[in-house]
Amino acid sequence: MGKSPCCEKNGVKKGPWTEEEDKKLINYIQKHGHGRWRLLPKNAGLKRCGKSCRLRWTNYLRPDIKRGKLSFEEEETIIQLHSVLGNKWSAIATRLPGRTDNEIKNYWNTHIKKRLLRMGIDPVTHKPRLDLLQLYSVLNSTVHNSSQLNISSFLGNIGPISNPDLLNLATSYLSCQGNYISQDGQVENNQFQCSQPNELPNQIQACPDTLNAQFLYETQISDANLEQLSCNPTSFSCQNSLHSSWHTNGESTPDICESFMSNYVYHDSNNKPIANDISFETLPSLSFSSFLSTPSSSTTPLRSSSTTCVNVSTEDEKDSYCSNMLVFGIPSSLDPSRHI
DNA sequence: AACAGGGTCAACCGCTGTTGC
DNA sequence: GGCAACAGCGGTTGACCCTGT
Repeated sequence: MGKSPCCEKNGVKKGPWTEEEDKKLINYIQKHGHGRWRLLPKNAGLKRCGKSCRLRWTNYLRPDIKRGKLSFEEEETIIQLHSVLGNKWSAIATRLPGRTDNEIKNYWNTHIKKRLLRMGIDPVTHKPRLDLLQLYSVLNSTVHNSSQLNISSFLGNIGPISNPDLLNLATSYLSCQGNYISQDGQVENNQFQCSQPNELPNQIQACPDTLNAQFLYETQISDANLEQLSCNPTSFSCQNSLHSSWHTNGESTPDICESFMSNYVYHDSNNKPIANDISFETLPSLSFSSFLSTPSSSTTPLRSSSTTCVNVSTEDEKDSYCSNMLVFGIPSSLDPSRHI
């Protein structure tokens, strides 16, 4: 492995390519083929480094480049492959003919990543943002178990918060629930009225503007169970997976989970609840993206058994559809995208 | 109309992997 | 095995565009 010598700084043009440069590059490659990129610019009469020429060709000028917005099938493929491969953009690109790694990377960073975050899903792990849920759980139980609390002590319940966003979320959440943090760090004016410790506050349940976490993503369900699934995504629940996850960690299930678990039980086609045999650990992957975006026209989804009868066509519709699938009652004040 | 802020994406940078001598 | 050239990858940058004020 040798160090790649830097392109000569003198006389090498940078920045956007002109039409004339494109023509020169295309003509040269049509005549001589590509490869030997270092020699190419000199031979083609271009004042560019070989690297720049290669990039321009592979990302823009190649005749098999597909232009235009990515389709839902492509987006689904990207999400699924990313959950397996991570940021291996070139590997992902090989599964999407006509799309470049650069294009996929850009699309991920500007569209998909943000959508996942909005939905409460960690775009790195493809799993629910447990930090948010845990924070919410502690906030929830702390707030309605005491009329006055110390902000630092309750934050201590969930360990050190290294992420300042979480601190902001906690503060915002408290203020949105009618509490405020006084100058001496006390949370005051608790307005929650909860009759049951495990009951979500009415304010939250009734709140129409909630962050809709999508726990189906990377939730793992056996093929046998998949076959039992009806095509109604709203009948799906993650309760068993989440229970399993928390119990595996030796923790009790947070209040919020108990609450939404009781609300979102998965039902089979006969409207019977599915048995408690779903877990994160033992079952193959089921991607939410299949529920999210696979249109009926899709012919070759990666996991055809997990596709559904949903056909949406715009960004908003995608969000809206996901939002309507599962509402976990996380208040908008905990929506990370609002605080970044 | 002018400006600010945010989003998008082509292009660049620095690094690693591969190959050939 | 060591070295150099080359190819490729992933992260980052910055110009451009759009929208809101």
